Amino acid sequence: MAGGSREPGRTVTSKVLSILEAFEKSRGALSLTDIGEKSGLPLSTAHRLVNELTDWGLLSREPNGRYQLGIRLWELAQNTGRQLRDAARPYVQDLFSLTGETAHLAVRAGHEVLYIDRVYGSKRVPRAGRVGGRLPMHATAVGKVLLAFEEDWVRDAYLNRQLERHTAHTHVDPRKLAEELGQIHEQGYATTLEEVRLGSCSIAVPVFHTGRIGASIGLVLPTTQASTMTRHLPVLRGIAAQIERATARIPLETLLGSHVDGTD
Amino acid sequence: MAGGSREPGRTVTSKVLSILEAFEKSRGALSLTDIGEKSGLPLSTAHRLVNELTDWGLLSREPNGRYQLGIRLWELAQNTGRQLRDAARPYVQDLFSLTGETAHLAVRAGHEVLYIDRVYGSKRVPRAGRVGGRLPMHATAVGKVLLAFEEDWVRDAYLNRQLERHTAHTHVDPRKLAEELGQIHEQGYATTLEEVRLGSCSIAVPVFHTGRIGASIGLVLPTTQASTMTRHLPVLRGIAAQIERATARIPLETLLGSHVDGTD
DNA sequence: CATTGTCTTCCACTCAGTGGAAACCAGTTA
DNA sequence: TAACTGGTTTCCACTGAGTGGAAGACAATG
Repeated sequence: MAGGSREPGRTVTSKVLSILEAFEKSRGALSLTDIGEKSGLPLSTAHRLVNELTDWGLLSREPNGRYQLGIRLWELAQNTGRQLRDAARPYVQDLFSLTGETAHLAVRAGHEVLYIDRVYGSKRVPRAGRVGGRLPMHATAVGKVLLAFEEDWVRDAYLNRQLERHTAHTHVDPRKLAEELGQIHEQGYATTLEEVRLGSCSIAVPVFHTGRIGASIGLVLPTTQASTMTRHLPVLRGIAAQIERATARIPLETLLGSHVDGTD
Repeated sequence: MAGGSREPGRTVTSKVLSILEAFEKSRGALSLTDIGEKSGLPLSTAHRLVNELTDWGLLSREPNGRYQLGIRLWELAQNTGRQLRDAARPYVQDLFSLTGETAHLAVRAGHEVLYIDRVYGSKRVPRAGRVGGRLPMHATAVGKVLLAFEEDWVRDAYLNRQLERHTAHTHVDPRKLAEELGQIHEQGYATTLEEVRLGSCSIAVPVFHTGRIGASIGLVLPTTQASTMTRHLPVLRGIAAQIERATARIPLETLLGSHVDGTD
């Protein structure tokens, strides 16, 4: 080894992945050196791999020499979870059309909410989780729904963790949160009020699949509408029912792969 | 070679990619053996790589043992071409809202049209290119637009190739097509009539960026509306202008990476 | 024309990756 | 119950793909 930071046991695959992951750590294009740093790879190694990835189209190189994730990667990934996205998309779309508010489709991924789809127009854009993005479950309406209707052990495991605070309004007391989740379970919907970002609130309902909670749809609105939020409930429930019907024939595991990974 | 199918010179990266690509060749989940076949890898090699990919979440395993592309892959890919997609999405959305018809955003990828985004409701769904999917340029309205406003050498190279026929109405005569493209260039929009699939027609306009053609937006309608298609032109042009404005400040190459690869 | 920060190429070493073969598992049939 | 079948998993000795330090090639910058 002799000063050699050879770090054995590292597979090529892991190196390739760490290169792709480097692009999550910062917005925009990266120089080779950036990639080397963020991925923890020696420059020459990074260079070789990056070149190969570029050949395959997984990365693309800009005229200025910097690298970007390539369109090929995006294409490959479009085959992921198509079932749920394709089946639900038109209904999420309808949800937006009917309410005029930013509409979301989300599932649980481990301890976080993963946004699968989102529909919004050019007018009303309260900041909200972006597609492919993750947010903590306890601060979002979709997250609370996903948690409230999840099996006990999942919910308990979640409450046992440190609950991150986003704004002054985020509910981080495990006891109170547990109580709130119980209530959500009963009333069949969840709301938040400036718990992840000031100025916006949200409301969400569950989407079931074969009896279990499968996904959640929700709306994000400016805080000014918080008091009248519940008027959207009938639409939300109607759309949820339609999505349930549309996905009923698709086996659960086919919908998204087993995104619902263990408790850690 | 002597029976040894060791096939040297094959990099690990290429093997990993060929595994991911295996999922493009067929819908749905694959067994290990399937993957081995489609990727041309020996079973044991496939097994090891697939396992590692699964650990990383790029693949996921269903209870029945079959494999699927994992949600992690999709997440990674969401960072691709975000600029264009995020910037344009609300306007494509508006396009749908204003017309009530299936709306598309597409770019050129080599010799094909690549669909970047698509907005449609649950009612009117004439079959149309899916997001992440590709179609030949000469059979779609967005494709014709992208071709008509592209630089000469790109257009010429395209016309020199064998033009695939999809329906009886597909225009496959290079001469006539060249003429049609000229006309499209003049009038500023393109249409198709059952050229890719019976029962649907389409209309599209260009979206420019720094003077060059960058993308195209279009609508797909049932053939019954073919005669009145052009009434959507004002809206299409208006939306195109808005997208141009919204993306103007973003450097071209940042928009999608250099998806516009060479002529082969 | 030094200086600094990148990117690219080289190359001898070696361990991660390899893949044939054999064991292991259901189901299914005789 | 045993033999068969189609797929999955484990083993392990061999070796060349992958490695990364170092040196060379480029820009920009002062």
